Amino acid sequence: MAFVDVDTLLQKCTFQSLSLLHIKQLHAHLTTTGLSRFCPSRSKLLELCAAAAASYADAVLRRIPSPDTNDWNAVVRGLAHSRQPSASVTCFRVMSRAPHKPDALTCSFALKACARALAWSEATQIHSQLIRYGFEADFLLQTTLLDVYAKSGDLDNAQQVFDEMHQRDIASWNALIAGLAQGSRPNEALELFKRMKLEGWKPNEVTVLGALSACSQLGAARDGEKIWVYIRGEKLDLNVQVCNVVIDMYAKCGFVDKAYWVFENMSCCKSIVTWNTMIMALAMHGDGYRAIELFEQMGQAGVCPDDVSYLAALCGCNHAGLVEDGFRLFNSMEGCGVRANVKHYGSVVDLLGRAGRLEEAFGIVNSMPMVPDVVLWQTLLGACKTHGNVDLAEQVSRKVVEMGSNTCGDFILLSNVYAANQRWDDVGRVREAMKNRDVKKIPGFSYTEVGGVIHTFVNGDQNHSSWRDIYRKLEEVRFRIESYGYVPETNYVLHDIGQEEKENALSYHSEKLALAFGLISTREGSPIQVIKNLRICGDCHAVIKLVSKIYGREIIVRDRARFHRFKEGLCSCRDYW
DNA sequence: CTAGGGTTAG
Repeated sequence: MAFVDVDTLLQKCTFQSLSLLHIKQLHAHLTTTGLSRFCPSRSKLLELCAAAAASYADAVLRRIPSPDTNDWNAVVRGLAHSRQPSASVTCFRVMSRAPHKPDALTCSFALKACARALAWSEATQIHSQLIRYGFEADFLLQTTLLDVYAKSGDLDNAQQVFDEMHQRDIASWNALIAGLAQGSRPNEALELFKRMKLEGWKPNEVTVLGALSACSQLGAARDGEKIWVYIRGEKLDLNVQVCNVVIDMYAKCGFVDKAYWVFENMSCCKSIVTWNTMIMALAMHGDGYRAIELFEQMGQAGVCPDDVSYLAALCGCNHAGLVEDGFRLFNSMEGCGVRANVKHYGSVVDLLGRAGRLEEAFGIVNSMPMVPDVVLWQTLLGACKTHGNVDLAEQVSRKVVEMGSNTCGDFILLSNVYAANQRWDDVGRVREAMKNRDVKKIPGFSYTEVGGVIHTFVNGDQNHSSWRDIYRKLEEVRFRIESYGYVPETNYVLHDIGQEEKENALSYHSEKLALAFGLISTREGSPIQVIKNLRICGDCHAVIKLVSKIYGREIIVRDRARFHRFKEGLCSCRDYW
């Protein structure tokens, strides 16, 4: 065998580039050249073994006469990257009892493993261990720790670690900003981002990823726009990931055209995520045709669609009611080497169900190769409600309850199906069941931004400082839309109360309050944006259509699933949603 | 006494 510098060669290997066979060959080679003496390759070999097969790493480690901290570290690190990251923590524990104690790096690797495994309690154990070892002042370790806490859902502890740090750098800030954004605390993420800038830090590409993700969730267009200006000034848009979140941010703030502009004018190469983000953006805005078009362009550009691309395109078909296109797309997946997952199934079931093809939808659910999840059954239940199919609704809601759903919405759907068929006894039965089961009701809320301030409303809310003006405005709206033939659609209200009370319950839905506030506090003729955490209600949809016409306003509503753009009495969803 | 640590999109 010709001379090769094994050390140099091995340093270049990644976990993915080596098979177990390769590793064994290297092992054999190293054994002949002497594994007992330390060389960088020994660590690398251990690490690669650990990443590929824990038992093999164990065997190699055993063959080393007296493994030192470096050797152990290599194994802990390798295991952290393996398919079983929890094995890394186990190894860390074994090492704690071995002659060579863990050092700061060992803790770091083991904590990374916890982050991958979302192992909160293991992380807390390592946390107390590292205090015992005296590494608590190591700020790199603190950043890792902060990140693990955030990723495993313990944002309070993440925040605390951050607060107690005596030294921070940009990565520490980034870790917490990203953590808060990904942990559904986008307000706090944005606040921290602003504080960071006040304290004189210069955001880098990682920072803006977290901050923009927060803007997307909030629909905070102004903040998002400012960050985009900063990004361009600092040329951070040379980074694809940054461009991708900008596209996503604009789309989720309602500006699909700006999203498309960024997509078209990128100064770096598009990745598959870029395409998927843009297809999803068009889908969310109900532009199914353009979503499909972009999906096809993507293929022509030589980018092979993956499961997310298909999901995005399917979603576009869903929101636009393109039943045939969606069905065709779904059926073409396999031929393109992409296996449908439960979300794809959910999507076609939704597509067929809403088009009234309930039998076909049910057939797919019953023949799909994986277990349908609750969401899928809920989708089908929604379709049953839309098309008033009582028999199927009963079957499906039984499934939903069996799967442990305890949300108000599912009961209401079934109750509505009965109500639509005047089966009041059954309506009462469902209501009894709701009382007995202590069902969870997800509180609905809506918000709108006026002059850079977010105003939030819940149903029947009287907490806003201008609530009297808001309610007065709603009276006026009511009066004016009635002359256009508006009749309240009270079957969206579940409670067994009188017609007038039902109308009142509807009248003060959070999205109507936000809309009325928008009407009284923004310039006439300017657009109004409303964001709602749940799906928009049918009555509100009808009201907002009329308002857009009578008041000459463009009203953009982002609900849980998509955008509704109301203009001149029509909605971009064409009443299909 | 080798080299090895933290933050990153759909």
